[in-house]
Amino acid sequence: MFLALAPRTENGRTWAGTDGADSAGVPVNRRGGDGAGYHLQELADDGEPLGDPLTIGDPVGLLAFAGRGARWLWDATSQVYPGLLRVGVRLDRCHDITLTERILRARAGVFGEPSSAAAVNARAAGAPVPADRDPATTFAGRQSAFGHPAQPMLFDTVDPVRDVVAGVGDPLALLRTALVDQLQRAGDDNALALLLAAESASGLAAAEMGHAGLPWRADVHRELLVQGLGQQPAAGRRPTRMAELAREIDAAFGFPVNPDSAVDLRAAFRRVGFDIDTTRSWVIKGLAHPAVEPVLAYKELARLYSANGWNWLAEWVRDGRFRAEYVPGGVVSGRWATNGGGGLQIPRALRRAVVADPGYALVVADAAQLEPRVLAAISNDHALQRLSADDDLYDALAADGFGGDRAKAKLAMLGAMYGQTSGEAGRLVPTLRRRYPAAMVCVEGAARQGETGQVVHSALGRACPPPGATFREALEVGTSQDATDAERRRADLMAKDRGRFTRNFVVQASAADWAAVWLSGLRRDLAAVPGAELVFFQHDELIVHVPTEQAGLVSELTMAAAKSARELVFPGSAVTTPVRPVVVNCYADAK
DNA sequence: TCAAATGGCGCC
DNA sequence: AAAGGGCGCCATTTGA
Repeated sequence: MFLALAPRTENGRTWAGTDGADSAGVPVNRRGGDGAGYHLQELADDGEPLGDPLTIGDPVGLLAFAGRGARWLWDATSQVYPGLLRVGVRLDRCHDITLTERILRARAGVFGEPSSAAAVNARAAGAPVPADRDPATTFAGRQSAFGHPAQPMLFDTVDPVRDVVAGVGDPLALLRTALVDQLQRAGDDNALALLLAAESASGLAAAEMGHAGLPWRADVHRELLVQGLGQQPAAGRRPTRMAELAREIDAAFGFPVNPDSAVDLRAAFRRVGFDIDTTRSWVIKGLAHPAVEPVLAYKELARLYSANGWNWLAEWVRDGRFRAEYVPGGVVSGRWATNGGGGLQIPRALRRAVVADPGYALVVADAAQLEPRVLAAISNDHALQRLSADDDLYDALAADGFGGDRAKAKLAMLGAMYGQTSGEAGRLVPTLRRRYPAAMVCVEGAARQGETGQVVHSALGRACPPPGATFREALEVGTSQDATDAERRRADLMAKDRGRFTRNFVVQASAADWAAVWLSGLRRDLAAVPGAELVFFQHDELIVHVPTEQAGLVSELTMAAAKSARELVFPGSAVTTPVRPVVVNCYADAK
């Protein structure tokens, strides 16, 4: 059974009234939700209405409908659910039309187009497709530096055609027909059904994690900043330690250099005899010059200062929590992205600041070496699957064919998955091919498909984007009889480039499949653990904030969910995808 | 003068 | 030691 849920709308807008007004002075609330009121209707599994539509004024009233194994149906979790969470309404399951549509459209070769219920209906009717209201797709980017986040684009005029197409006045019908359309297109593909269920569940988890926030000790963070950078500078000034290093750099070169400018820095090194064409740290590290040390130190501090300095703290940490806006499926491979705050790039150095509340612990669980294990599964490489029984797959790999050299084994495996052909990794390819032929056929086959302009899919059927017009044209020109050498080279480069992408896609996207199923399963199980909250998820790692006495139980649940994910995503495979949870007070102590 | 591109680097 | 996949974000540079 489905419970179709639509925020009440006015003039085609999500009605809310409390979050401000758009340029026309009409109240808007891009989250939908609180205070708004909802239309609600029960639907059978095939989308047939089971009763008359209802109107619910108080969202808490929705709870009366929950808990019957029903699945909520709505346009976009990111629009509806945060408002519900703010008034204390948590729901178990949903079907998110927008997230589902993205996956289905991708499988049809279409990316980046509107995916709302309105869009689904408009397409089915051959009518103009309205823009998404979902910020995730209309979001045009953020203002730089220390400004406020850019606002998503909002409708600022009433468009009668769009509003009719959008079914304003009968939003439930819109959801119902979109659902029926999607169910029909999804067919009876079990893997796809699992992917779609996990994607919608990820939407719920993402909203909940955004709501909960990651415990963040601003005082600890500030201490770390002062320790590394010195005192917080006045606006427009460098922190003490960075200013000192800048002076050291000038002195080492013997002339003034702006280390914030790559152009300036490269020119400086050239002037003192080093013909570099990039100022990347690893290049500079190899130079013998007194400026090297202060430059490297400066770069590191500058990164900390600009990415996670005092400004970041002021903008993103409130009430002891860091709240990122998570975007499930925000990456083509199905990985999550975040809007703002760099939520998936928290530097290791700052993990000291992630501390459980008093009486609570953090259960930090990560899937060890997920990607090579996933490769073993999708390629059905029995030799590699056997190695996956080892807790440390790279150790096993090293013992199996790399003379016990773990670093070498890891390099070879990563090179195989990323398409590295040169250097040490390239030289190790023959060893891999000899010992793990099926795995290598898998990644090399995926690469070849990419090179020839085809698409590839994840284990559960997430599709990679088809090549763009530039690629197709370059390939056509470069492979024609009368192509110039330059045209041939260009075509070859673009093909190789896309080959590396598709090669990696099959592994990364299948790992994302696994992780989404893992996360969804754990989220479901955590509902039975009082006080346990998912607070962080980063590709193959998650954190649960939990009352200390429940930490052991939650650890078990993370492992059980991993086992279940392995069985669901790679049924019948001998691969193992172990998770090793650690109970800590502070994130920095997890590794 | 402003927006887009680039260089660089953090995370996986 | 060398530089291969996916991102987001910042400051600087470029170019319209």
